[in-house]
Amino acid sequence: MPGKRKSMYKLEDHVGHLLRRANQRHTAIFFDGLGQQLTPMQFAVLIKISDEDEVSQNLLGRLAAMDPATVQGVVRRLRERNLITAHPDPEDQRRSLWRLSKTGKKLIAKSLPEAEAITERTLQPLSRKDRETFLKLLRRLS
Amino acid sequence: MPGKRKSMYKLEDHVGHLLRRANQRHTAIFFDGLGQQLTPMQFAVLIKISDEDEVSQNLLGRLAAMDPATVQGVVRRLRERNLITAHPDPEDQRRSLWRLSKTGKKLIAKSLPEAEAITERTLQPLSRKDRETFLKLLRRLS
DNA sequence: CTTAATTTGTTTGTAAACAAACAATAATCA
DNA sequence: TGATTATTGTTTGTTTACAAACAAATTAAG
Repeated sequence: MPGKRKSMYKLEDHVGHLLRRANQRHTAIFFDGLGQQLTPMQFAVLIKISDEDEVSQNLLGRLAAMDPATVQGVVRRLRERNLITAHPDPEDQRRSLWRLSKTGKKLIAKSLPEAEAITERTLQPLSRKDRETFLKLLRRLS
Repeated sequence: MPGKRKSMYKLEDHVGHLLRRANQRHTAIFFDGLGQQLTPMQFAVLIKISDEDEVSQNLLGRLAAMDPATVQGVVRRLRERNLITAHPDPEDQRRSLWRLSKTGKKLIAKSLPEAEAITERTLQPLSRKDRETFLKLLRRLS
């Protein structure tokens, strides 16, 4: 069987392609578990606001590793659903501070167990020991 | 210093977040190296067409792990730049087959060394041995 | 104090990513 | 053959992602 390959570049051996596919798989697992309630980024944003109690848009972006322009959209949709509330910063008129609403707090609390399960399912193909190794290496690339 | 953490869910310890950030980093490296010429997906599509010589939209999606609706846009933009050409399939009137144009072939050939370098730079934080381990484990999650 | 630089956020535009509903053609099977 | 099912591709809509150009407020430097 003659190989039909034209170039020596094998897409499926390259880390970019593999990262993308692993991401795809995780996202699919996430949507399967929490897709009716939240997207991965919406969940991340709510978690981070919950941790900090009150955050500016800018800080939120740094905490969740999102571009300011991306935060815009995510936060707008959460606000439209009354999951977060906005409060002007008295000390800096440029800023608006964000907090979880009561509904937002409830939703996060309710979602946490499933979020843990999603991580578990994502890592399921790996043994306990391999998971540790993988996460340690992955952290170095991020 | 009292911890302010409200939930036990640490975003930065979860595989989803780490995968997303590793992906962000790789994408940034890619844009730095080839951003003037191609996006990561455009590159992947051109590589796959190059491997197969001629592909339908559907096959292309499977080969590059893309949704049919996503292929649409990527292929349209490549076609607008005359990097690929379309040919109706005589045996199946639904299908349109795609090939690299001369310009497309040249662009891919010219980009290959840089694409290898991008992978190298992405994996740079890991030792040779860790790279092997990491890719092996990553492959299992994708 | 006042100009310059920085920080914070907005808006617009382009590119993916995928769900869902749809149309057209091809293949199967009753 | 004729009806059913499957395959292939399109279109629309929502969400994320980021660059770039911009405006407004704050901070630093002279």
